[in-house]
Amino acid sequence: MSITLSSDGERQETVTATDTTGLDLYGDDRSVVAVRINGEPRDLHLPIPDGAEVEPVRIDSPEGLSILRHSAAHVAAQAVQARHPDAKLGIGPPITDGFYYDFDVPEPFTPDDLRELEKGMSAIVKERQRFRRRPVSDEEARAELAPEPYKLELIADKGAATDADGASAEVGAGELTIYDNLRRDGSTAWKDLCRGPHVPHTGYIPAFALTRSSAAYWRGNQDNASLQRLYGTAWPSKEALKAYQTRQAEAAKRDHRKLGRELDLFSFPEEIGSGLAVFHPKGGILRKAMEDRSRERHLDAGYEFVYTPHISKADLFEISGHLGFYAEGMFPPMHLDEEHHLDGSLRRQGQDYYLKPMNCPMHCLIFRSRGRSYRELPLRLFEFGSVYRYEMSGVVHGLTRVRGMTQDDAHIYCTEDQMQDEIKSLLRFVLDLLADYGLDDFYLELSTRDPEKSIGTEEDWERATAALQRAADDTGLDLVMDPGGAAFYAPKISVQARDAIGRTWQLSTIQVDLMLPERFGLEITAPDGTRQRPVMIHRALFGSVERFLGVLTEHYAGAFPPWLAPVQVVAVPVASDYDGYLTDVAARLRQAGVRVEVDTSDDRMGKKIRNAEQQKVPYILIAGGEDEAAGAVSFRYRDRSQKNGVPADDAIAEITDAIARRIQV
RNA sequence: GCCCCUAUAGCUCAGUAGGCAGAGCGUCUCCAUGGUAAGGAGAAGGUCUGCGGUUCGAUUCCGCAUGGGGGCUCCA
Repeated sequence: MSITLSSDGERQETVTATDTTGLDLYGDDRSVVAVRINGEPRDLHLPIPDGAEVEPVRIDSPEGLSILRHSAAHVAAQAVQARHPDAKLGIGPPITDGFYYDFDVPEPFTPDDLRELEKGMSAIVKERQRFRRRPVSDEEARAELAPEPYKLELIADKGAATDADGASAEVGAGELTIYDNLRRDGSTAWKDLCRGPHVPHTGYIPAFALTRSSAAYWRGNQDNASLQRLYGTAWPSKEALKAYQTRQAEAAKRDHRKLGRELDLFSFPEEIGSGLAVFHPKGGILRKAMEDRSRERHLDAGYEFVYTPHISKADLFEISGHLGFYAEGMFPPMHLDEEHHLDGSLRRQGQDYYLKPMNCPMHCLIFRSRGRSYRELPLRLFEFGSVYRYEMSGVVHGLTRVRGMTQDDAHIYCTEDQMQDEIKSLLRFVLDLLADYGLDDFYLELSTRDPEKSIGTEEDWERATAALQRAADDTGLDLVMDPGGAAFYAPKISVQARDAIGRTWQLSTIQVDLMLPERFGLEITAPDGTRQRPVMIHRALFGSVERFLGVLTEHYAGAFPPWLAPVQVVAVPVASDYDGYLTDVAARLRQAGVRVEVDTSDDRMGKKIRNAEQQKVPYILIAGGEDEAAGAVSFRYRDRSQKNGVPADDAIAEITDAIARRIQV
């Protein structure tokens, strides 16, 4: 028998033996949790067939981590059933950084339960129970899993299991397998329907924690039973777990909802309503800086600026199709102008008005307000448009998911010939604009038609989708497909940007729309005098100003670069004798367009510095007697480094330069 | 929308086994004039989210509403 070993894709050697298993090859190495046999991930305890190519799966590889976490999910489920024998098993797949397992239990898990379950898991880990794979027929599986109704359902329609509903971790396309957890004496401690593979034994799970619990619908469908989902995390070492927990804590410190309050940027007054933000002066100036910059760039890129109202009669959204396809996402109508006779009978029929959920229909009306020539194309209409969407109450979240938002929205009307170039330059424009904010790590997502929820012909959708696909390919960025994810009227490319701590956010969107021009009967006069239908490109680069600001707050952890910082400079006098001198310096900074404050409060200077640092102000200027005598100031930067005796002119130049160049400091 | 959790001063949080509440920070006033992350003293500030119910009595127990949190589903 001969086996070819490839170690991490490099060194290759051949082993000759009989009945060799992965454990024989890698059993001494705890960092190997499974093997790939001819490319297929398999358990270490399985015999390796003759002639196979074998590759170790290391615990710190993405695949190894998934196996570790999937195994941890089994341990969690075993602990749950030990504590709650009547808990019925749902599914338990690995996810980013961890795993979950769903259970049908009469009572939701409490924080105390989580602690107790962690203890139960530790005991199971200590027992070093072996994960043993056992192929079974459908009949055998049904018999063994008779007490598990959800598993029976998975067996019944195993062909339909998809990654989307998480069920593919339990049942594969081929034969069914059960994984037994075996104790030292060979007795079965627990078992689960599972596709595998798993780590050799529970001792391979050195570091884990249960993090939270929540409700989840069986197979993600609202019509199904509501299960209790237990979330956990698992890592190759205690250190890695600790590092993860530290990262989580760091992410929590960046939470824009917390920073928004601490830095006095915005709030959500209860009296106004859920998901409706007000921007305070500090958030307002930050937002203005973003908007000013955006207007500048749009002007340069050939956009024209328009303004449209926030509400409209129902007719408009009947024409656009929003009331047909998007009505539940809209605020309910205001019924106006209805009048009755004294006897209650109708004298005058009323009108329904809606808050607009999108700006496009209004822009189409601007286009249609007079005859348009091909010479005007591409016509680019831009607006910071306020839109209102009736998001479900459970999804509203800080600034990243709101009910009232401002889109940096534009609609480009062009011919089909111009469309390709227009999308291409648009993508360049987007990436360039996001670079102003230190966002330069992207991938693209292409959302295609959902035939159930869309208007227009298949042929039109294909053309529009192909145009987006070509433009996306030209950027050389990674492109991920999102089948069926498009809005009802057009396919979409979205730009997914990675922030400073590696999370991705959907920001910009570009949609190629052949439907709305049709619905609104948009026309241009072509060179030959005929009437032609233009193409419409919808695009928002920030996405929504609110969400973008929320994302930026977390991206910068509140330490905005000088050009965005609400207060760019705080001047701190060593004693109140120097208030006057610093007030003069500040006046010169203000003259140069810098947002500066002089701290003349009763606090001592140490406290003033502390306050300015907590507000994450980019520059602190300090001055006392020596500085005043020399016409100088002392710089203190956000990293607490200092530069003393800087001539005031130089200081002003340094600050204005950093602002003008939009650099982070 | 669904499940669970939650709501005490501007913020972060104590507290009352049901007898009308407290700290730190912040705010205000005064003192202090201090060279790099909290100087000192005093004061103000709460219908304990709202509305019902139980009770002699509710901030506390129960219900509903509203806001918030974690998820599910959905999305910019």
